[in-house]
Amino acid sequence: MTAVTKERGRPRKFDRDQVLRLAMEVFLDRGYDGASVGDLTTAMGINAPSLYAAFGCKEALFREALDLYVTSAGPRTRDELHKRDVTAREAIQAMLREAARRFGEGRGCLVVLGATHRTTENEAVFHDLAERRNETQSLIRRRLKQGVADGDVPSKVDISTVAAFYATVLNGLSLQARDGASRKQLMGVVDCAMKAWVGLVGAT
Amino acid sequence: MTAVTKERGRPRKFDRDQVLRLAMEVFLDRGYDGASVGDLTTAMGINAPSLYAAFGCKEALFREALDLYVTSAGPRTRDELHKRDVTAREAIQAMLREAARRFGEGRGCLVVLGATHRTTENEAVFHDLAERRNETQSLIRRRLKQGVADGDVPSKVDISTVAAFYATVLNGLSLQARDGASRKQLMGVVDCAMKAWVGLVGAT
DNA sequence: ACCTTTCTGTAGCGGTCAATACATAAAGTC
DNA sequence: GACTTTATGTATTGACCGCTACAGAAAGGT
Repeated sequence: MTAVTKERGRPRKFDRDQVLRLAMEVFLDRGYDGASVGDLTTAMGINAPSLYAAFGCKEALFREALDLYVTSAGPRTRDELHKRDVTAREAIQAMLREAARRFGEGRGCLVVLGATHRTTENEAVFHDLAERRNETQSLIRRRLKQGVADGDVPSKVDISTVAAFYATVLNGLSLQARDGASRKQLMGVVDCAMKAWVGLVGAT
Repeated sequence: MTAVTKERGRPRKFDRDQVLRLAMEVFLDRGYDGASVGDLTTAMGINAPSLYAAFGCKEALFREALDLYVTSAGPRTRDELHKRDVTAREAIQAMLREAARRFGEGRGCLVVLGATHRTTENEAVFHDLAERRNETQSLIRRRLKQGVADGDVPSKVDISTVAAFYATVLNGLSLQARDGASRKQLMGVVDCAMKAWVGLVGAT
């Protein structure tokens, strides 16, 4: 099927996907503003012109790295929240555990920590990340509503506030991870948050 | 009493405490790395040489701003945790509510968000902030132990994990605030976290 | 009056930032 | 082999970074 179109011109010396992954690691370690193009090119093992030819600019590179993170390296929060064959409680618990499991090596989430302050040069990136965080909280809210529809969440529950609570814990996990918390400790925090469920929502 | 020693040389044109407060605001808005000396001098209404004469360097200015924040502008987490005439539950609740109350205008805590990534130039500041966060969590732990001694916390409770949980919520509040959560919403999150108490520690 | 002390504004230091100009190298096309 | 196309390495660009040299201004001391 897919016709293997012959590449024209001099071929690249590096694997685009591979160096993108390396760039993602740098952004995870230092954030968008803290990662200089010099840091990136060094880690990726290429020179600046190659980076710009392949990715456009620093911001575009970050966007690609962010996409890679969300779709593969980061916690699959969306996937867990979209599962419909479980209760809302089980879905949210799975989401938090997935996050605790992924935030191992003291780095936390790229969406949460990628740009923690709005500056003149990160404007667009900051906005994009804020939107993604907002979307996550919105997804939690919707999953709770689904729970009401499914009958495993009482209809009198204050959905928005409970969603904000679990979003706060989810985001807080990134900060704990950055401060060196182990996977085991993070999992303990998640267990605490889930023990709150009965008091917040009701037994299910 | 205090002999009013006459000041020698040309007097300052600005109030040191007042411009320090303005610098603190800038650091709150942009973080340590994101706040350039240009940003600071503009906000403070002084020129760079005046800043350096009065405060030494950017890092020293940040330390003074941080001190001001911790002792006056920020949430009085330490004070609330040191209160001994209340139960551990009441102390921790008061701490979280104080934080929710202070994190109004979408800025969060300077200790939590002042430097979220270690870089070459923020090394010392980052370490200092991490130590303060660690100290806060340690204080929560100690307050829980005090609760055990006072008899309002069962001795079988996993103190460290519960402390990590409430520290996670405390830190998470800063992220929610930065993303625009209102005081009311933050207070709702705190209420959720406190509803977990019974499940985590036991009724008191 | 004159000196010393301290602060002020201007102007600029070397360094790093993100991004590029340019010449060359390596591939396919004809 | 000549030509086109694309990638490469070197070497810069102008802007901004934290910070400071310098000269003049404004106070007290004598």
